[in-house]
Amino acid sequence: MKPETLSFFDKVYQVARQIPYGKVTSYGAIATYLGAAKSARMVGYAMNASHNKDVPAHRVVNKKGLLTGKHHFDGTNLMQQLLESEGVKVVNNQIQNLKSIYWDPSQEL
DNA sequence: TTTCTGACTCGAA
DNA sequence: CTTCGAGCCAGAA
Repeated sequence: MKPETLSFFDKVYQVARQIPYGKVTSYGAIATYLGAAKSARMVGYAMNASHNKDVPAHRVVNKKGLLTGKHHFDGTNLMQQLLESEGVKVVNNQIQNLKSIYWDPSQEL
């Protein structure tokens, strides 16, 4: 694949797809890995458009471990349930023990 | 074509 | 401690 032909969104999708089961990462981490540290918003926006793609958007949260995007899922707690079904503990829209399940692309890839 | 809005983050006041 | 502004890019109206 020619990176030049890939839009920012596509790159985000590729990275998001590599998030391991039971792990999570942040919008900013992905943006930084792609060389656009200030484009965290774009990552989130990309997730919004990732409904058709095979992208585990529920594994991407904000840097505080908050499920800021849960509102964009069908149910009110669908995102949380998806995470919990992967072994991720979520309380009050916030991921517990985030540090231990955090997956940083610039560190893992 | 222009305008607006967002699943973010950081730094400054 | 809290609040606010700026930077980034794509897609819809």
